[in-house]
Amino acid sequence: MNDELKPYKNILANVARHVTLTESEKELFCSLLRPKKLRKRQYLLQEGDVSRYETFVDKGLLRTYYLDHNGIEHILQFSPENWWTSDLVSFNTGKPSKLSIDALEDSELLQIDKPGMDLLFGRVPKFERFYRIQFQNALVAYANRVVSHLAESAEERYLELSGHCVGLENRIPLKYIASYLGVTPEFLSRLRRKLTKKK
Amino acid sequence: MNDELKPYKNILANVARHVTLTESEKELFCSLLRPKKLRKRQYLLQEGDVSRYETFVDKGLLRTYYLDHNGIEHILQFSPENWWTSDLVSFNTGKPSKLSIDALEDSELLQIDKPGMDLLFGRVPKFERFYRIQFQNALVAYANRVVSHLAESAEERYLELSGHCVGLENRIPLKYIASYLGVTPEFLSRLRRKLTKKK
DNA sequence: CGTCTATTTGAATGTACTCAAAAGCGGTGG
DNA sequence: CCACCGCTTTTGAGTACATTCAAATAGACG
Repeated sequence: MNDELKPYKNILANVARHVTLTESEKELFCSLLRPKKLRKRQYLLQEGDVSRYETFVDKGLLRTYYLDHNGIEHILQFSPENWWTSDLVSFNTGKPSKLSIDALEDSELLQIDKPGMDLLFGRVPKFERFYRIQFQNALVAYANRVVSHLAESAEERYLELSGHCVGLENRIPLKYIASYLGVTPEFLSRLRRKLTKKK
Repeated sequence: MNDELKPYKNILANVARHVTLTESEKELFCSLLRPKKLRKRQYLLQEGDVSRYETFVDKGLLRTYYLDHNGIEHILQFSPENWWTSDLVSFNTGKPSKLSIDALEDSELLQIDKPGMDLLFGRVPKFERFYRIQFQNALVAYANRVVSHLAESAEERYLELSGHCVGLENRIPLKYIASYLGVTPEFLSRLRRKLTKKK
């Protein structure tokens, strides 16, 4: 690989999962990326702002959450390394976001803005496919979460999460996992104790 | 309006909410539609099949549901008149659907298949925008449902549903509403009694 | 080290479920 | 047109899952 592209190793591998790029396409793509660092607790996006970037997490961990009418946070998504994040709807409509995104750990990101995306789509149409797949995956992820709330108990949802994202359940503070699962921190604490006893 | 287009009044009005079509574009669009009638309890799509059409409900009522590992149905969506339905993911990937769709009432539908969509996108590019909006709306709808399960009690979810889709809560049998909300029919029955007493 | 926040533990409570049975309702056939 | 059957809805009683509030303990960070 071209030495200049080395900093983009992870994101290129991520793209390669769905589309195959030539060297010059890779270079074009990477030239449109903007690196960004985020300290723990910093916002990537605040409710009310417009989401102007699609963001790839090269290192670190972000969370996407919704603030309800009682001021309580509900986590919709965790984004560790090699995940994309943004408010897809705000990004595409240009309307203010109802979601917030912030860093749970110091993170290193790569961002592409809308003009960059449009340029990319014009020059490398197969990226449209890549983006459509991202959109689909987001839809599937949400649909699966709806089903898991309809069909499963908190215990099952927890096991699913910790099975699906191995390692993540020790890396993320309990209270955030509880928020993601839709239970209280106290209850998740008891749940964990019960599960460790079982083994 | 051209007399030939009258049977397509509803769907054209629906499209017009997002894109403006010329008369000849309308004619092209309608020529690609295939009418279909469905009797109560008939399937539009069965788990394992590939979703080959985007379907507009002209009349009637459909439901989309997921069958869990215990054989229990979990309703993800109701689609009354003037709604679109399909398994977006199966339609776009060509993979077998994990969802099923069937009719809760005798229904009249209009369908367009993938070749029709592609032809339409080629000749009338603004339809891509329309389709993208459909996709976004589906994403938002799922995201909202996740939030409603994280943030709200069954009672709040019920009030939200009956407020949002006025009339629908008397039209849909209780057990299906319970399945949509993620509660047992028994519990929803008690909930309703409690709510009518309140007034 | 002290302060602040996160986690754990306990006790009481509320929300929603299960199982069982009765009542209601719609369609079908005699 | 009525009687019956099957399915939906309601009601009751007991139980399990999950929350609230309060307090103790443990960890993180300056």
